[in-house]
Amino acid sequence: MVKRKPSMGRQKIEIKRIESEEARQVCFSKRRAGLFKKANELSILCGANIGVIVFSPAGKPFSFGHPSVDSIIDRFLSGSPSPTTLPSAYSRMPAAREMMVVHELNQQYTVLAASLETERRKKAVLEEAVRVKRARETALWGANIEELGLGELESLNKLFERLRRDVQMRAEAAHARSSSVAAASSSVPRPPDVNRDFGRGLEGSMALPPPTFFRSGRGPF
Amino acid sequence: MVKRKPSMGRQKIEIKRIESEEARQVCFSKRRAGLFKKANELSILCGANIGVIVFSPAGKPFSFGHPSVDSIIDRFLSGSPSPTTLPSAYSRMPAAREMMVVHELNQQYTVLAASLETERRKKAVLEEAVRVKRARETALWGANIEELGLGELESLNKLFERLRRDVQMRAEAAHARSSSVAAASSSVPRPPDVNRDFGRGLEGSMALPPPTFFRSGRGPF
DNA sequence: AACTATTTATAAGA
DNA sequence: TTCTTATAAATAGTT
Repeated sequence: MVKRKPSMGRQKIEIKRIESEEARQVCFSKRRAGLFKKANELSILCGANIGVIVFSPAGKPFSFGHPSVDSIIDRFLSGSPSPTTLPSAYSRMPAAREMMVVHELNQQYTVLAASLETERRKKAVLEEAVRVKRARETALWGANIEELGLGELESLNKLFERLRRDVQMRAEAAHARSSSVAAASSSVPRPPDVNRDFGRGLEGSMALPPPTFFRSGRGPF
Repeated sequence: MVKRKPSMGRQKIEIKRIESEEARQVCFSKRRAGLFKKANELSILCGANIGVIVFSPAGKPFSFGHPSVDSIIDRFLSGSPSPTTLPSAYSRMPAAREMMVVHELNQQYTVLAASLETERRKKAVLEEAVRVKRARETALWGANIEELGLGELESLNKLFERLRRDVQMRAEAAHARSSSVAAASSSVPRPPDVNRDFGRGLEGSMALPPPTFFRSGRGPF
C-alpha cells in the first residue's frame, strides 16, 4: 500500500507581508528564534560581538546580545570598545555546565569589581584635582560633573554591597546542591521588573562562554 | 562516464570558535550577509522592527535596521514596560532551574557591566576636564587660547552628553516601575553622529518598501 | 567570487 | 506552542 505524504513540506514563499494575523505571529516566533540562533552562532564561530533587537508586530521587544545588547549599543553609539570582551574556553559537559557558568560569571564579577574599584580610585583623584582647580575658575560644567559623580557613586556603592552578597550566595548554593535548587529570586539585586525574561537558550549544543543575553521585554537595566 | 564530485559539499561543523584567521573572516562575511538577509525577511514578512549590530572580529561595525538602527535603539532604550508577564512559563520549562540561575547571574553581570561602563565614562569626563583646565592654564601665556579651549570644550561636551544620557536612562527606568511612564527619548540628546552610512541593499529579489538601512564601517573616533 | 553537496531552516499540517 | 515532514535556503569546503 502506498503511504500518502503526511506533509507537503516546506513551500516556497514570497517575501512580502503575511496578511493572516495568526500566520504572521507564528512565522515571527519561528524566525525570531532562527535569527537569534544565527546571531549566536556567528558570535561564537567568529568571535564577533552582536546585538539584535526585534520588536514583534505587536510591539513587544526581544533582544539578543553578545556580550550584551547594552554593551553593543554603547559601543555602537560611542565607537569606543566595550570593556566586556573576555576570552572564553570551556567544554560544555552535560553535568558541569551550570557550575561552570556560575564559576565563569563569578570570575567576571571579580574582574569587574576590581576594575570598578580601580576606576573609582582614579575617579576620586580626578575629582580632587578638579575640585582644586575649580577654586580659581568656576566653570559651569564643573559643578555638574561633581554633583553627578557623587550622587551616582553613593547608589552604586549600595548596589554593589548587595550584589556581592547575592552573587556569593548563589554561587555557594549552586555549588552545594548543583541540581536541586529552587532558589527564590527575591533577593535579586534588581528592582522587581515587570517583564519576565525567558532566556530561551538555544537548547542542546549551545555553549555560552562569554556572557550572552536573550531578552524578552525590557528591564530597568 | 562517471563525473567526479566537484565538491564535497557542505560539511557539518561544530559551533565553536574557528581558529583559522582566514576561514573565520570568510565565515564572518557569509554569515553576516545571511543574518542580515534573515533580519530583512523577518521585518518584511511580519512587519517587525529590527535592528542588528555586528562587530567583526577585527572590530569593524556593520548594521542593519528597519526602519533604521538608530530608531530601533532609541525605541529600545526608551522602552516602555512590557504589559505581558508570564511567571508560570518559568516553572514549566524543562531546565527551568538552571536557566533561572544562569539568568539571574546574567542580570547581575549586566548590572555590573553597565556600572563599570558608567564609571568609565565619568572617568573620561573628569580626565577631559583636567585636560581642559590644564590647557586653559597653559594657554594663559599662549597664543591660540580661544581655539584650543573651544575644541577641548567641545569634546568634553560630547562626553558629558553621553554621561547624562546614561544616567537619565537609569533614572527613568528605575522610575518607570512605580509609575508606568514611557520615557520620551526626545529629551535625550545624542551627540551628533560622525558616521555616514552607505546603504547596501540586499541584491536580487529582495523588496524593501519601508526604509531599511544597511551600514558598514564608521568614521574614526 | 562561483560552485555544489549537504546541512539547516522552516512552511504546512496535526 | 510543539512536533513532524517535505522542501526551500544557507553554507563549508573547493576551485
